[in-house]
Amino acid sequence: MINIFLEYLKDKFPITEEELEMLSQVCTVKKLRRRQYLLQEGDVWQKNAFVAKGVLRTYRVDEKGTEHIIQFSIENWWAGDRQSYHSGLPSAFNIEALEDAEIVLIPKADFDRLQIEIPKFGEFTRALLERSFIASQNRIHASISYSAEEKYADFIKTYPDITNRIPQHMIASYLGISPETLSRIRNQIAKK
Amino acid sequence: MINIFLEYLKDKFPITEEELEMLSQVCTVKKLRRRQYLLQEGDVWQKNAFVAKGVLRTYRVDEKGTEHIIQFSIENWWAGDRQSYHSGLPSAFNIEALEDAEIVLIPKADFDRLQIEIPKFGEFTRALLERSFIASQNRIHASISYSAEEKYADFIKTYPDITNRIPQHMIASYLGISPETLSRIRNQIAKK
DNA sequence: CAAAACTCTTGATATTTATCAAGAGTTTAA
DNA sequence: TTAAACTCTTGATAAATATCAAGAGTTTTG
Repeated sequence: MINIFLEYLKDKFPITEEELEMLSQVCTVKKLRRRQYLLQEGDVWQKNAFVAKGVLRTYRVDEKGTEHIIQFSIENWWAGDRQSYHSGLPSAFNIEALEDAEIVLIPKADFDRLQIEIPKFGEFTRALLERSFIASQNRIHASISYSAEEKYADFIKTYPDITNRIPQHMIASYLGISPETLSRIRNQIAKK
Repeated sequence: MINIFLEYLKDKFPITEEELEMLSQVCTVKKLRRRQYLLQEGDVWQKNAFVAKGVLRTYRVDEKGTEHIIQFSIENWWAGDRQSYHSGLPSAFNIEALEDAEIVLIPKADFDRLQIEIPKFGEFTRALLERSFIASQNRIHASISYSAEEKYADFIKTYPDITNRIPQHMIASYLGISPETLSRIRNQIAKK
């Protein structure tokens, strides 16, 4: 599984064999069965997690007990809680495997150090962060601008690879609409 | 105005006089009258903008002509369009002054170079990006989880300094609710 | 300073979306 | 392999929110 991660890195930016070795030495692999948790609310998140296989969801539970999905993560994506990572405070999130998954983990201390020791790696993670931010800005735009139907259309267009791997009611949760409403929207679309 | 920016930097991370000089040499100041634009849809954004004075709003216009406010920026905040900045493509955003404003501008080429030449500056802008991302995650959470009333309560709690400086209907636009609904929400809150 | 533009409110009504409830089909797991 | 859990759909109804329209203050600007 670590090889998948190393291939990913090689594909993303120029990196020497020696640097790959430095990175692989700090990696560990965590296997998750469906419905197992990578992070649970209240725990502090102090690592970086690369999804080599499987699907994860990151969600919060509100006072009424309703779950709200903040993010899905599939192969070649990252997962985690940046807020807890940087603040050292307990996380408000849960990260759960929706399929059996294999995750490459790098402890915070090693990750932060290697970003300096391997400048290209530091640049890469920064570019990743830039893109994550842009994606979240786009999601905000969709969220304040679109109707429920438009939000769903935008989702399946933006994340076609995720759409078919997760239950429909979780897409509804991600979009902030009720599962019944999403079901009816799909019904309407099908009729056209 | 450049001094305000330099004071801001000194306050945020350790920086030498020489480094401050390097930065100040690439800064220019742009004065904006109320309702003037810093960026207009279709233009390419290739700079960094620090708000020394005033309030800006960043918004998009949808097909129906409705404006949706993506962000407000007040003193000591940054404004811009990261998507256009990194892609070199025309921006979909407009950035407009809501009060007379003074903006410190740094061209992309200089900014990117100085991040490397002044490592602490690079670290600082990265931390800034991390915090922006976390803030946008929180906004997404509010957007998919809260009722209109809760969104408004969250906004005035999170951004008390902005609340009183901008028209109410623009807060509604930022939250993705209609101005009439916000007016009624405030009316209800006042009755309690 | 007077007209125009902007801002907020309020009422009436329409539309969108949520909630509650039940049932059918699937998948999961003891 | 069968009961339990999960998933999706559909109907009835309720609640939240948007839209349209008008009017009263306020601010801006020529």
